[in-house]
Amino acid sequence: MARSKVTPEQILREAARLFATKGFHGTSTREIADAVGVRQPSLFHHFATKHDIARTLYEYDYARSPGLQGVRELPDGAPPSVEFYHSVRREILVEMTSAYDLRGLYLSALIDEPEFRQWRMAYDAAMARSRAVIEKGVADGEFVATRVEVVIEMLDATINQAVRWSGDQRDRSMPDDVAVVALRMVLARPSRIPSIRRQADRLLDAAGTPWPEALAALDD
Amino acid sequence: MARSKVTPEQILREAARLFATKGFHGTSTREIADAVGVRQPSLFHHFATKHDIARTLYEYDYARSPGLQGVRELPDGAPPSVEFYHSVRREILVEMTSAYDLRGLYLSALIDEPEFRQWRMAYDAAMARSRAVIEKGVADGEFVATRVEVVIEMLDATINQAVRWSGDQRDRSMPDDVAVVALRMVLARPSRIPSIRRQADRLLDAAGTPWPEALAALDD
DNA sequence: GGGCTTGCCTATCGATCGATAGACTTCGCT
DNA sequence: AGCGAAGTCTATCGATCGATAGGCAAGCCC
Repeated sequence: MARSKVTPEQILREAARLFATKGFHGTSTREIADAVGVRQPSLFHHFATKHDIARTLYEYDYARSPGLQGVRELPDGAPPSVEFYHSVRREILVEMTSAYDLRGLYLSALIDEPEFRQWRMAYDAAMARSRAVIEKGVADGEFVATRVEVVIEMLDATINQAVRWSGDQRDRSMPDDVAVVALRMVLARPSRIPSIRRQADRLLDAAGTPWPEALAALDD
Repeated sequence: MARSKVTPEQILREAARLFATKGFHGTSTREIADAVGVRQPSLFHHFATKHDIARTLYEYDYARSPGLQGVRELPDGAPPSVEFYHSVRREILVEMTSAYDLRGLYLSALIDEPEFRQWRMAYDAAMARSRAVIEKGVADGEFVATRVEVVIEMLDATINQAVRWSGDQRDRSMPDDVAVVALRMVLARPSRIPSIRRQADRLLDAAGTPWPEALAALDD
């Protein structure tokens, strides 16, 4: 009987997929093993514990996400509308180009475990930064007075589900389209959206990181 | 040693709370029992199985939700904008007035189990009705051409998280405020929002179900 | 070919799980 | 007070879980 072979990459992919649909606690290591085609104890040659699989996925997401790291891609003086618009499209792009379906990672059943405290904090900090941008927009008059917690909740959900829009044919306009929907929630004058987008693009060009080049990742 | 006593109501409340934070599969029956102050086997005198607890919660939600039942509260001729606005605020109100924290129910790990197929279908049908309203709004020109699946995703998330806004002081303006945020995503002319709201209110008055009376449930 | 390393397998472990059995307690009714 | 019902308790069950142990196979290098 020929022995199966498995790579850590395959385990991560299948585990993430199962975590996304059945939750971490609803997914057994036997199910993961079956999905990759080996026997359950084999997983423990590649990952010390089941939680280690999740931790590796968190690390992966963090490493790719400017939002989670708190890295700004636009200069300090960018208006809240431009900042908000770009941060949404950026995070949508990150999740659409993820090698793994990470929808299971940001459910409270998992991320609230003590072991994952640092990822919880990073996530909360990212949401707080978004909140601050919206609040500045409201204060500046670019955005309408609004229920910021509702907007944040909607953002949270959308980014976490973005992987669903990464089919075989990845639509290059999706990140920007989602950012438009998000911006419409708060923007006092929706007619400004095209110019906000152009401004975001120009600032990225000036920073040497043109947006169309970032979008090229969707072709991979 | 005095014996503890427990009601099914208490079990449902604590179970729902635990399901919301730890997930159904991440919550043991021992945890539920501890939370209500009895020993684990006692739960099985009130509910035949752990899944029965979840089923009871689904039934409760369904019974209270016009959206899930597909019950229209506005007449057929109501414009998509009015229909959309009202359905959002209605479902927010339902979840804000829920006796249980139902956030754990609509996670795929649970609702996708074969046993809960009918609730999955009811939920999907409700989302499809929302989609149809948005699509009609786009076709009529009331709404901008938009990524409908993104709007639906955001709606989904918001309604499911609405229980978080039911603190000790329930804000009677919250359902309408959330509906405004949702409507802004799609409405071609946001300046029409006040009149859309008035129209929704008038139609409900004419139907004998004034909105302020529905909102009174928040005072309970 | 032989030796070593890696990792896949079967077997097993201790722990936890949802649920059952039956003794016992409490409450309500007569 | 006595009886019956309801439901809480302790004890236990069979099943499943994440993880460990050690044999074995395959691949690589000399």
